[in-house]
Amino acid sequence: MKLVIVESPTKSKTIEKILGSDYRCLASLGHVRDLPKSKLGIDLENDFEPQYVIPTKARKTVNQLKKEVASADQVILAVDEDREGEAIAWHLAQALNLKDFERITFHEITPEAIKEALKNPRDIDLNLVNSQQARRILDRLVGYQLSPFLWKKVMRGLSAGRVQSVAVHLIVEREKEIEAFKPQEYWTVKTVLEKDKKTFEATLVKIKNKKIDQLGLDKEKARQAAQQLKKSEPIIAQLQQKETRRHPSPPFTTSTLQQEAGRRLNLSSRQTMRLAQNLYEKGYITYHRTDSLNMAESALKQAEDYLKKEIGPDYWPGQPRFYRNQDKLAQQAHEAIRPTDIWQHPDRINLTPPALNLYRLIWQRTLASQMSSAVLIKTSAEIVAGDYSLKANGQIIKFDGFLKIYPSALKENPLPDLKAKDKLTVKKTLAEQHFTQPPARYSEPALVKALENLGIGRPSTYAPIISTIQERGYVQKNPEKRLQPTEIGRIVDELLSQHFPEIVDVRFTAKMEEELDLIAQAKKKWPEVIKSFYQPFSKNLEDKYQSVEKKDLTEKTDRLCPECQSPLIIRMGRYGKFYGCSNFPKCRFTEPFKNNKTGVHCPECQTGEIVEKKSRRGIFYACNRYPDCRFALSDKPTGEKCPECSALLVKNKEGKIKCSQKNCHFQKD
DNA sequence: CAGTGAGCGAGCTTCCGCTTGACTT
Repeated sequence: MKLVIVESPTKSKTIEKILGSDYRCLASLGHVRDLPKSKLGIDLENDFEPQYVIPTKARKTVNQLKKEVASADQVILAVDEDREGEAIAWHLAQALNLKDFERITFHEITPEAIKEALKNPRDIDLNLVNSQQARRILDRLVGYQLSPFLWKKVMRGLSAGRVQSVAVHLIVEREKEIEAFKPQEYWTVKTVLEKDKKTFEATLVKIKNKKIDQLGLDKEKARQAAQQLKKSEPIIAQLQQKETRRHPSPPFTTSTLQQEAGRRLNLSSRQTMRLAQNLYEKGYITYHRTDSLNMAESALKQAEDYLKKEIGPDYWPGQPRFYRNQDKLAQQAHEAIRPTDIWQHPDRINLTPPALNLYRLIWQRTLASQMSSAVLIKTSAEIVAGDYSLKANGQIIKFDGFLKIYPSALKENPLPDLKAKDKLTVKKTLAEQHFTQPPARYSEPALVKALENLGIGRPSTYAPIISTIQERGYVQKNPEKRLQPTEIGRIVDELLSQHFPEIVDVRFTAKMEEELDLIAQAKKKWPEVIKSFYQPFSKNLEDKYQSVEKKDLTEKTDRLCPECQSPLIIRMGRYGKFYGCSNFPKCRFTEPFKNNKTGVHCPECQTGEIVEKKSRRGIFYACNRYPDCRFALSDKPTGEKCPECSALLVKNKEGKIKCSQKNCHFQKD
């Protein structure tokens, strides 16, 4: 009997079936040894020697594996072929006390791939293991030394780390951009034109041969243009027709699956992963934590057959499509996420609706990735009316290709049959006011995408990272499910940015990866890499313990304690802010803090924020720096600024948006 | 859903990445 060890129990069952009765296949369930949870576990005096323990959760697995090893003729470590997988193999060898064993790897779970792998055993790659140890130790040093600093200087229970602190930083920076954003007004002029009783839209692009974005089309000019166009007799000056192709997207990775499931199915990263885990365990899809775009040859062949038989031969491009990661950091231990059997049509399987929807998305995306490109015919017409030039764009789908399977926002928008010199009638003109929009806050999947592009985090950690930064109270989801920093998130980010800039630097991980590569190639020794980071870091940390003052998280208020008449203050507690008596502990009065923030900066003092307040006469809005700043409004500010006088816009009781400046009469619905 | 805090100073909080049950309600 030979014992094969892999990471995932689902995988182990499949492999056992493939290998037959001479083999037994068991799972390690991930890492079996780690640094201790309750202390640093790194000998700083002795070349960062790590102290590894078997966590209680892994104890049971290790004991069972030990038993099986004792009765096996041979042990084969078949864990993933990447940095973490190699380390798991090494830890297994250590924890199970293996003297004699084989190390093999494969990228797809097919009889051929596994049998081929069994013929080519090798040794554990200790350089790769060392690069993993360096990664692990560096993360531990940062996390376990910076977090206590935050406990001392800000609040208990906080945390910092190579990945989470950058994630929070991205969200804080985005919020600052939004706050600093000044909307720019711009105008457009649209017309509805008619030809042979068919109407289409055209937009004003030039006046007297000058492009309107260079011209700075303002309200006056836009209205004037609209009026003149109404009475004009436009003529087609030029027509252009172009055939373009739209190619399908590659099959799913963890990151793109989370993005699309978020967009189309409105799922959070965690929900997507939970459903995917379910589909994986039931055998419907391949492994769901992956950054690979590769598909097994057998899967490519299946897609080809399916397309030829079920969809039509034109929908298969004549050869398989191969996709490559642009990302060098991708570790490619698995395949892309795909159905294990493309003939398993989503309409014919029995799953809960959310799991089915996710399966359908994966099925469609996988099949589409092997389909022909869509062919579009794009038409653009240049239309002249006196001094004015208009443009109309249309497109029709000549061949739908992959769009037949994969839903897309792409729409047909045909223009009527037009010829040069055709005369057109103007049915309608419209001058419209617009404002440039601030950048959007991150949704969960958008943050995952940003992190992935920066090479920060791994498929197995994207969803947990998002949970962590919310659990720590750094970030919250607003009603639109967008991530917004909390006050504590901003305070911690500010502190780290100021005193530990490299930790929140988006390039830190990329630099670390370069060093880890050198270790993996045996060009550098891991303790030296750690040392060159840790020496300046720990010196800086020591200095900052001395020089940085503890943050004062309390805020003054203008309210008095109803029990003892001392001033009330706002404090930051485990569950967020609350009102407490400044006479604590003599007076123990508390009151929950109603979230009365508007998120709008005070225009008067620039540093305060407008908050909702209650008075005897009702609710009003005022600067939170009262009594230092006495700015107040009776209506709720929207956060936008008046395009005419740049004072704050407010929403009055009738729901109208108005300017807060009394002598400015700007208004909109 | 209520409760959260200060300080005395015990014992605790915390990282990232690999993987699923085994707990309770």
